[in-house]
Amino acid sequence: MKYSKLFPKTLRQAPVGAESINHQLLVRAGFIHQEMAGVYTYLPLGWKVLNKISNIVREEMDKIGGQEILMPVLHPGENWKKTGRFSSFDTLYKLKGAKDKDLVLGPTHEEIIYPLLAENINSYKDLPLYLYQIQTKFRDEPRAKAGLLRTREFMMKDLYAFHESDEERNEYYKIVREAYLKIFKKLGLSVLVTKASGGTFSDLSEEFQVITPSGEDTVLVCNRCSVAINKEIAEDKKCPQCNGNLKEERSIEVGNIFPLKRSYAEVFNLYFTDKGGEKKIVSAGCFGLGISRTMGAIAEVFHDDKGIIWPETVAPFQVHLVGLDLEEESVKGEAERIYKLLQAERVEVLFDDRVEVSAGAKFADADLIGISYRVVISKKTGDQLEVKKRVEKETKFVTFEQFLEIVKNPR
RNA sequence: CGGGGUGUAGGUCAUCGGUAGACCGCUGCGUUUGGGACGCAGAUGUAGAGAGUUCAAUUCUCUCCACCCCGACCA
Repeated sequence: MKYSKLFPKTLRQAPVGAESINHQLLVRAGFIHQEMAGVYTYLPLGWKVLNKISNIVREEMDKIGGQEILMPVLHPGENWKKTGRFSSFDTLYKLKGAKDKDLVLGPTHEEIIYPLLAENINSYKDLPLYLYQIQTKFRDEPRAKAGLLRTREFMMKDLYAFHESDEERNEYYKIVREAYLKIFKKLGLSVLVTKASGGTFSDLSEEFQVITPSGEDTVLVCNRCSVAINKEIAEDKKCPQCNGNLKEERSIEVGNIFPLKRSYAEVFNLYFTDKGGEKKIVSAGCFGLGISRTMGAIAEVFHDDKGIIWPETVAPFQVHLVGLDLEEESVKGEAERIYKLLQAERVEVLFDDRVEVSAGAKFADADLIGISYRVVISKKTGDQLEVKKRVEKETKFVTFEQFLEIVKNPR
């Protein structure tokens, strides 16, 4: 991609109202655009990052047997009346269709997936079954805030797992838990697994929290062992496991996993026939992961005063190629040549090909956008590449081949 | 939903009863080019919306709307 064609341009100042770091940086760097409170457009750079996060999640979901589907955003209100959530789900968006039909914009998909399963699951041979989707969810939050951290329309991965028994469900819960830890590790985020707030669910209900001062959750972390608890459910200031002192930390909840209540299966008649010919109720678990919120969390955690510092796994491009002195034909030719060579090697490269823009402005944009590797071609670089990692201060000069090695084997 | 704040050019902000200006960005020309260069010349506005007060309202008053922050809320 040539920078001169990239939509839109970066902004020198954050728009008024953008207070949180992720909001400011993502808007300035041209990743997102706010349309109204809690609703954003994902611009080319932002959409790339979102897809990279999605793909990492997808890969791990597939590894643990997940089958990807896409359920509708628009739900029949009737299903929500059956579970009682048409009136009890506070942040539900409701609308009317033709003939005054009640409709719902999906904030979660139990009301869709249970009827779907009930129609297709009959035997123990059909179980277990793991279905997931990555989709836009809607929740009419009383107060949207903090950029991508709390929005009314957001991208989420939700996995629904269906089992013959609670025991089997609990075993799979551990498997998904591990998959989540792998995902966040790949995303470069260190997460704490905390006992969830809410209390509606069993002990297995847990949240994945990213510790950062700008977080809106508060968790209590033990200074001696690994225990972490959401503050909303903590009774005292001592660790329940080792009696160590608990320290308060602010955090962002990026994932939440829990067993689903039996009542959904009862309402939608989700039963199966077991080996002995007996009719039994299906046991299920739900596993959520906020894709767009995770993007915001990454910007909150990984940035400096100049801009975002994307982990290599989710950066919109692998390489930011900066051409200087491009009014000199030989330099321009060399920059173009490197650009094409990188593309031929399937390296994702953003090429700043602007001729009339000063070096300082190009560097400032590169820092703001936050792509992991910056490669400069100028009249000074000769037949080598000047490489700088976004996280490091010093630059080094390497051959094209050496650079390929570095980029293709990220650590 | 309670409390507070802000709405003026595409973006950030000045102006404050007498009909609007700077910087960034944009267009053109010229000079520049290793950390957000400079000169000259241009284009761009229903001052959030409505009502009121006034000879006169962007400016004062009221209502509404939008956005942000704190809180409440967050299957």
